Formats: sequence, C-alpha cells, structure tokens
Amino acid sequence: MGRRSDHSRDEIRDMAVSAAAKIVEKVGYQSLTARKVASEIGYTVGTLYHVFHNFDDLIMHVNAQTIDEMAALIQRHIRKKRNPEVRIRTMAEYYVQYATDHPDRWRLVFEHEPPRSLATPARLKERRDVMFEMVADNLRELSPESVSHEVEHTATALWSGIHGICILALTGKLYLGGAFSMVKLIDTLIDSVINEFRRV
Amino acid sequence: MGRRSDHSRDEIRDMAVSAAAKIVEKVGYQSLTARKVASEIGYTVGTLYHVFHNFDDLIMHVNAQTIDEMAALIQRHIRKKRNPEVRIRTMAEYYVQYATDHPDRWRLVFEHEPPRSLATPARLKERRDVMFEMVADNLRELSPESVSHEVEHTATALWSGIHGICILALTGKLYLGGAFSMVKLIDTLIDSVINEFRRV
DNA sequence: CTCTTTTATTAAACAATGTTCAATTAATAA
DNA sequence: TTATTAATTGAACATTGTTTAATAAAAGAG
Repeated sequence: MGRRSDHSRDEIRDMAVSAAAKIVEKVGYQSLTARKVASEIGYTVGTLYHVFHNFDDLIMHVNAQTIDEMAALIQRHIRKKRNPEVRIRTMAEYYVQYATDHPDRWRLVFEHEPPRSLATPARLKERRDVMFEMVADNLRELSPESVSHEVEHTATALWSGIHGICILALTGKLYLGGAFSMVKLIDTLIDSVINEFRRV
Repeated sequence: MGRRSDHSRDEIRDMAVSAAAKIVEKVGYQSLTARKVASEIGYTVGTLYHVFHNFDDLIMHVNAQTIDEMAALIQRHIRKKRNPEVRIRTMAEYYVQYATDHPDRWRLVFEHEPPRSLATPARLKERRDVMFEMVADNLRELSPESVSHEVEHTATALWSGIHGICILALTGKLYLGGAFSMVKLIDTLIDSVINEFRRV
C-alpha cells in the first residue's frame, strides 16, 4: 500500500511517542522495540523512520514528554505554597511521587544513553535544568543576600543528592534493599543542606 | 574441534571477565557483546555459555570485579587516616576518582538491569552494601552515643547523595553541564550532613 | 593398550533487534 | 488526464543473545 494520509506527520509522531510511553509503563523500558510501537499505532517500522531520525530520537521524544509531565505535576503543587523551604520540600515530594508512579519512564530519562553520534537536543537539556533552576530560585528567596553562584552550587548539590536517593531506591540498589523510607532519607538531606545554607 | 583443555573452566571465566572489563573500558559498555568477549579470549560464544549462565551473568561478574577494585582502592587510602570525618571525605574522594577513571565500568554497575528472571546474587548486593557500611561505621565513631538506626539512616542518605552527584556528572545530566566541580559539590553535601548529624 | 564414556568446543542455526530501500500507491500539481 | 511528489509497506540486512547437533579430545574401565 502507498500513501494513506490518515494522519499528518506530526500526528504520527505524537501517536508514536504516546504509544511508546504506554509500552514502557506496561512492559518496561527494556522491552520497548520499534516494531511494538509501530504495530501499536497501526503502522510499520518504516513509517517510524520516516518521522524519526532514529530509535534514539524516538526515545528522546518520550523522555521530553516524561520530563514535561513531571515538571507539570511539581509546578501544580508548589503553586499553592508560599514558603520557599516548603516549596523545595514539595518539589522533592512530588519528584519522588512521580518517579514511584512511573518508574520505568522515569528511569528511561536517566538511563538512556544517546549515541555520541546523536547529540542530546538542547531542548531536552533545558527541560532537565528546569528542576535545578526551581530549587535555586527558592534558595535565593530563602537567603537573598547570597551570591548567585553559591546558590546555584547548593541547589545543584541538593537536587543531585535527592536524585541519587531516588534512583538507588528505584533500582533496588539502596543499602539494605530500601529498608529506609525514601521520603525520610530525602528529608534528612534537605534538613542538612538547608540548615547549612542558612548558616553561611 | 573438540575439547582442548588449554584452560580450566575457572580460568576461562576469569579470562572472559577481564576481557569484558577491558572491552567496556575501551569501547564503552554499550558495545560489549558476547562475540567480542569470546574472540578476545580465543574462544567461541558457545564456550561462554558453557561457563556462564547468561550474558547478564557475565556482566554481573564484571560488576563484582569492578566493585571489588573500587572498594580496594578506597580502603587502601582510608587505612592511613585516623579521623572518621577525614575517612568519609577520603572515601568520597576516591569514589569520585574511580568513577572518573573508569566511567564505563562504573556506570555498568549501576545501569545494568538484571532481568527479573535472574535474581541479583547475594554476593553482589553485599559488595554494594560495603560502602554504605563503611560510612555508617565512621559516623558511629563520630558520635558514639547515636542510635544505630539513625546512624545507618544518615549514612544511606549521605552516600546516596554523593552517588547522585557522581552519576549525574558522569552522564552529563548535571545542571549547567557540569560547570560545577564534582568534588566541591560533594564537599557541600558532606559538610551539610555531617554538621547536621553532629547537632542532633 | 583398547574401548567406552564423558565433556569441552565449535559451527551453524534461531529469533529478535535497529535500520535501509526498492516497489507501490495515493494525493497533489500541471 | 497525466505527471510528479511523497507516504507506506514488505522484504532484506547486519548484529544481537541463545540453543543445539556434531565433533574431538580427555578420562576411565577392562
């Protein structure tokens, strides 16, 4: 068969990304294949390669969608909060929430290695940076006299640390197999970093 | 050809693990294949399957070796230190050192997902836990009156945080693309957690 | 020393993967 | 109506992990 034009290229791209996300959630990101995505949207692999540069390209689109979803969830919840410290804690709370609810999609964001031939698109990097910037903004509000570079440094350390707890827990590589609560571990980190930040 | 017996099964297993580790370091863990390992040691894939249960089984052996190497490096350096706080800082220093020097082998430890059919061997888990326990031991020495569970909780939070900084930096997913020094970020985390730990 | 049994090793085959491409067919333009 | 353009397919490709029947050498029995 030849041209069908049931859907535009953009529609097919969106359908493929959504189908891929659904497959990742259902059977895990290890079992995501081009043929599964294609058959899920009623097309053939060839069509996917007409719309995406690569399979990695498709994955990066899935990851962009994941980050957007996660950021939206977080922003929806911190909008109600006025206290910068509470906002940071809320960010972490829903970061963990999202990662726990969608473990495979979340892991795909951090465990997918784009081939060196294909550079990570600037949009994806920017999206990832959004979370760091939100933490920095609230730290700045917490102590307006701090120099910007120090604030960003602290925000990077704190958010990376939270991420570390999250990924070790979700991959089952945490000490004692996750006998500790992720939320409490993260609270400890936030308490420590914020107290130290206030003191300096 | 049939039986050669140039090497015992144990020898072949060790050769394969070393060859695999070398390949991972040279061309990256994404490019590690069973056939490359086999040809590197002068055998065929079939022989690998005579010695390993799986390709994942081979990888877990590689990871065990990696963790042992890393733990040995760290222990060699903290033996000279007497102060528990200095020991924790030294641990982090050489953790980063090892990860930076052998990025692909280090990442393989944390990004290899064993299939749910094949359970992670207890030995591998124990090896991973060694690092957490070393941190806990030194925290305990730092404040002997603390209850054991609190100490382990703090150690888990701190070491997971350090790991988070490390993995985001090494995978190029850190805020501002690693414009911050890994060592300084980790120092910030250690300062914060240890100060807070002392206070409680 | 000879015959049998065991077992290490290979080569070939398998199914599944990402990827490419010529053929086909429908929409669009002339 | 015809010619051009482009979407879609199906089949092919190389490469992956994995299995297996054939083979040859070591080990054991007599």
